[in-house]
Amino acid sequence: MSNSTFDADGITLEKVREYVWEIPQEGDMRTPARVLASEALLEEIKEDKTLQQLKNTTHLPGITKHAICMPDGHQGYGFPVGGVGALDAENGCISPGAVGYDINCGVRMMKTNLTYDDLKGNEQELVDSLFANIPSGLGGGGIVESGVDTVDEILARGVDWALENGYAVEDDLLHCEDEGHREEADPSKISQKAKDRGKNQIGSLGSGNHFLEVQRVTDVFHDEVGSAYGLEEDQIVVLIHCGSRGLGHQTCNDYLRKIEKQHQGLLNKLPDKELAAAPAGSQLAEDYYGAMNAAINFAWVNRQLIMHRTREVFERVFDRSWEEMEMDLLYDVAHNIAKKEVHDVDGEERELYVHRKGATRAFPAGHPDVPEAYRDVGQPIIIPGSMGAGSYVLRGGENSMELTFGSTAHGAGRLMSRTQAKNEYWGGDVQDELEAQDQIYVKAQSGATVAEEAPGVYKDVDEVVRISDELGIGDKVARTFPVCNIKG
DNA sequence: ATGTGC
Repeated sequence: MSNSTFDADGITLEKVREYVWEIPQEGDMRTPARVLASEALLEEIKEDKTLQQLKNTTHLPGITKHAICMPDGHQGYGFPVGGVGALDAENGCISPGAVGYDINCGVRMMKTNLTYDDLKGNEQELVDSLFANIPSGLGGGGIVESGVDTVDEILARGVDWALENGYAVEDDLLHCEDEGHREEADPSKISQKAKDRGKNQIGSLGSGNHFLEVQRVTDVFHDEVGSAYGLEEDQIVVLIHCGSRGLGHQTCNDYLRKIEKQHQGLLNKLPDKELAAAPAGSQLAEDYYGAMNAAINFAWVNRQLIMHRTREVFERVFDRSWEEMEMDLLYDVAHNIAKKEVHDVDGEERELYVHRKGATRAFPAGHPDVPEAYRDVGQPIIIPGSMGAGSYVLRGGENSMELTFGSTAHGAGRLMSRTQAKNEYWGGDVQDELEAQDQIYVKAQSGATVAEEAPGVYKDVDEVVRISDELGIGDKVARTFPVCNIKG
């Protein structure tokens, strides 16, 4: 291996500059592909199909500049998790596999004015109460039990529905990506089957890597931005990570099947059937976009209801109103979405379907889509690490529009499969160790889930965030450490 | 991620 190339078992990456690697265009690739990573992270990324999948995505019509893999990238369905693909919205296409099965899987951070000392001694009561009151695990049971009419309203209006029904305050909408609502949602494009799956899961965490975590802020790296975000050391915050449950999963599946049937021509030209895409301008592209936006609204309501219930739990445990505890939403970011955005491409303004799959929007200071409260410092970005590592708050960096279509990483990224994790770890032992060594209280529906999510199955979130910060796509603002964690 | 295969 020379200084300027990295050999990944048959795929050679050329070093463009520090932390920027390029797979040159060849064969039917329409653009080069880029990986943003240190050599240490590349050593992990090359171990699965991520790089081949990344190359494959450059075959998608309308791919612009290059396909990009974030420092936390790993293999996914067709398109890598941690992938960003900007596809021309007029002449390109839209691909459900490049959005992900869990449409608008995402994360929000709610602040409090409590300190770690206020909470110490109450951890067990708090974790028990959160676990008892917030539905989690596979299958049904949500905070709101409803008919399909309510599902339709949620799909159409997102967090506006929650506001009108007493589950949100105006301020919650103002501190959410897209204000908790995609205008282009079309509930009529979501199948009855998807709605039936969703109707009893409104306000539920789900399983897998989804969780609710009470954390304490351990470091504030940037005074000006930390103060604009209202973050200080020892403060208690709450992180909620979940998505669109069965409704989003069913929607992704429905459209993959439709595309396979109706757009065989395009499919046959792609190197992987899992990249199935609907050509821009086709009826199916419009239908999927309407359905995906509706599922995005559903996921935002899901996180909103869980946050609402969390406020109620804190009120009972700490015997004060949530307003008194200043339990305000810092921000909510989507991890699995596509959005029509206008970007500058070689001096030309172009409308693109920006696919962010396991990637976070990271708009810099001054961008009109950054909420007014944060416009001067940049959009908040929340990057969860494992339940033993804690998380980061970043802000959209100056270089994100040029390097990544305004995106950065979304998490630590898995190191091993769920099956492998269950062979390596025993859930109960992981819980005991976290409590004894780090005073982290974990409560889960299933020990298997704890084993699958053991801290050791994740990459080093510090290293992922370091690369984002060094590249100036998302800058470090604060770090948190877990106190209580509930999961499915 | 997911009424734990597509």
